[in-house]
Amino acid sequence: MTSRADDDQRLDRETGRGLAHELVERLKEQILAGQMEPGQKLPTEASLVAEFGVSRTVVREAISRLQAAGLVETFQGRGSFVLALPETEGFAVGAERVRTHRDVLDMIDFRIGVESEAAGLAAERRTDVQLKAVERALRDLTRVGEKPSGAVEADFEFHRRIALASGNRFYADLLASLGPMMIMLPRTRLEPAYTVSDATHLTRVSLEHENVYLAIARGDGPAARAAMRLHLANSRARLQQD
Amino acid sequence: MTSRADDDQRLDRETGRGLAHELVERLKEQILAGQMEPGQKLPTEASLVAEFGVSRTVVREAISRLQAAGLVETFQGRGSFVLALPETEGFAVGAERVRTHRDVLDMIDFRIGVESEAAGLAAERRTDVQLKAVERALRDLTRVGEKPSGAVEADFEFHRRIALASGNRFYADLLASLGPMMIMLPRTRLEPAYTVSDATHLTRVSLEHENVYLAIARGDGPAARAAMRLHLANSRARLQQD
DNA sequence: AGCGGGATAGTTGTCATACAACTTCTATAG
DNA sequence: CTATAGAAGTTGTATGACAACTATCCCGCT
Repeated sequence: MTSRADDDQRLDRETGRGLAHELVERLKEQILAGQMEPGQKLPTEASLVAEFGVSRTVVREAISRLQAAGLVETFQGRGSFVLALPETEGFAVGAERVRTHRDVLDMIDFRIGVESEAAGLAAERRTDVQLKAVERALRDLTRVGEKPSGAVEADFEFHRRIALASGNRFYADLLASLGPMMIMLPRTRLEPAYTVSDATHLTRVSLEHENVYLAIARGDGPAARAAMRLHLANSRARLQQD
Repeated sequence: MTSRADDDQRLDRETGRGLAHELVERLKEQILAGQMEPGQKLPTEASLVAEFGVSRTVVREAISRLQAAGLVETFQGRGSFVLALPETEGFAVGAERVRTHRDVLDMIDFRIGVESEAAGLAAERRTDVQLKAVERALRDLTRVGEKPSGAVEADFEFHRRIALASGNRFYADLLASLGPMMIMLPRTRLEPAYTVSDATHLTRVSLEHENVYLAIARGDGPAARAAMRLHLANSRARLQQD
């Protein structure tokens, strides 16, 4: 059973465009045709070598180009995984380039810098009207506990209101340009025991949000910075657990 | 003569993202910076191997990704050639209209949040190559003491290198999209006894920059955050004194 | 001199092998 | 049952070799 009928997959050199280019086309076709679900693991390089009858050099170049195209992500020692397709679900923001696992973690590190300072400024300079808006967003956020749909938007609205309360249009503009996708979860290795149904986990997050609000409400800048940093650092840890 | 002067081009493995990826960044930087005219021939693979001290495997993967990105085109037996240069994307932070006095102060508050965290991450995650780049920018910055022209660019370059050293592309992209005008001084009420010729003032600023660099060099994240925050807060105070 | 033609060197494309670095699984000792 | 060490699997990099293609130059011929 070593190989007889598998060989119809073999690539030959007659294309003129290069073997790697042809292999890219084959794999891209499979991915875009939906035959490979996002998060699913690609065959190992050795398997592709055997399947298509080319050298590992060609396979590696092909995968490298798929990475550059944002279709797969590769982890040393684990393998390559299919990413989500350029999804067009209302997230009409220029920053839909947050796809890979690393991007998600980097985005949270980015938000730590931006949002903790914004929260601090909000605590120190907010108006009462702005505080009311933050409070309202927090209420909406806690209310959507069981409904997963809309949770991302509510979460984003809470953070956006805080940026607005900073009174600094640069923080507000930046968060607006990021949009709700900044909350986005990693596409690869999703669901494993990270469902929102975990009650303990949910009350934790709620408390983190409330701590941020309370610090802003009483005008405590340092506490607001710390609370926001803690909230995002915890979020990062929750995503990184693997 | 194993080590010559060219070796400051060498890549090392500490990036966490792969040698090929790093080489892509270097080449892309050169191309997008306009240092390579469209139609111009890229160095041969052998040259790149010698110049960057990596294997041909890495060089080929890097060039392959540049092809996928549409930046170069290669012909067997002839070489790779630079194509056109499209795309200028970034964050939609309206940095073009930073004119009023308040805008300038807000911009510094914004940079406090962004850059202090970027400096902290840089201290914790920098590679030696990235540190070298920061050091070089600092040297260039201190050297332009008497020449006012180019001082803004040198200052910006120093801050930009730190953002790059954070290893987080969001910080790097944001600073790049802000551009050198983020250093910009208030249009109104400038000159009054606040010229750069003030020697005391100049050594103060130099010391602030050096403190940031030293903290990053020794890997002290909290100190780097504090040093950057201090530097920007002092800058804010220097501008606000009126 | 001018022209053709082929040798020759230079460049990219592919293959094969080996080892390093990292991850996952498994089995063994406690 | 846990924890630790070890083995096995997978990707990252280096190296050498040869094939395929291109550009150039030299040499003999007309």
